[in-house]
Amino acid sequence: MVEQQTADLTPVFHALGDTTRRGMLGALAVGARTVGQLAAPFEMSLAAASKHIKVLEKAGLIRREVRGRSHICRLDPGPLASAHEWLSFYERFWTGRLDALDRLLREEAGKHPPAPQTGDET
Amino acid sequence: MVEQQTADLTPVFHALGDTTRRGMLGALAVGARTVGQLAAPFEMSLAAASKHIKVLEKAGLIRREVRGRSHICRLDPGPLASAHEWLSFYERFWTGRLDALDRLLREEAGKHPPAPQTGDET
DNA sequence: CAGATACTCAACTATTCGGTTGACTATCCT
DNA sequence: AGGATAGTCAACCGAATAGTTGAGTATCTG
Repeated sequence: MVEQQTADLTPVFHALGDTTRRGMLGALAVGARTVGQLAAPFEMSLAAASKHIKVLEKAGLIRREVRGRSHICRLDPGPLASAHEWLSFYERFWTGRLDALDRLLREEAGKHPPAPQTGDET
Repeated sequence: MVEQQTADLTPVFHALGDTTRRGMLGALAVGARTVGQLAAPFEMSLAAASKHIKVLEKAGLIRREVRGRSHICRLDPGPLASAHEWLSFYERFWTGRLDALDRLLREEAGKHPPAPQTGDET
């Protein structure tokens, strides 16, 4: 099983909520990249790209190895795994498999105001 | 895997990058909820919660049915599925299973998964 | 050494975000 | 009709984003 440290998902999802940063992750999926290489495809200053990289780094999505004057960035998939796992909870809602228990829970809690069982909506 | 509506992932991930909104999704996973019910657990004004709900709605994560004076919100898992699928591309990086095919992909460069459109290099 | 290269950092700007409050609309209930 | 209930909307505020430019710090190279 994937036993990742439960990363704080807020900075992770926040980092993912930007096309530039997702593009950078896509590049890093191919292999390690320097800051300059990561920045190259984007029409913005190096400083701006550097900020994006820092956002990814603080979210734990990349690791940086300073080698001489070059900063080599590598993908750290841990937080991605956490995010993926968080989303997996909702998987049953888009797969057809809403089994009886799920259906019961959903309709029970949603429809009838005075839930008879333990179902206290909070 | 079937056809997925190509949701714009930026608003989706952005919506997920907030604990309040993730909490609301958690409540909606149990069943449909009115705006007031969604807002109740959080210590903020109803208007603030209403804004969060609107963010979720614009990201396509919830649907709203106005019934009388109550707005009933339901989970729409489509964008969650898209986000999950996007993350799945990186699954091989945390499963530790970098087999020959992966290696080929990585060194052959070329294609990023379902996100970056901003060119690539190397 | 001088100069190019690879970055970061600080300051500044404009926009967005998350929250507030007050006013308003619409619906439900006597 | 009148009042409580459910929720939105607009204006406002402070903090965070996303970008810029200019300067500074190492590091490599000739």
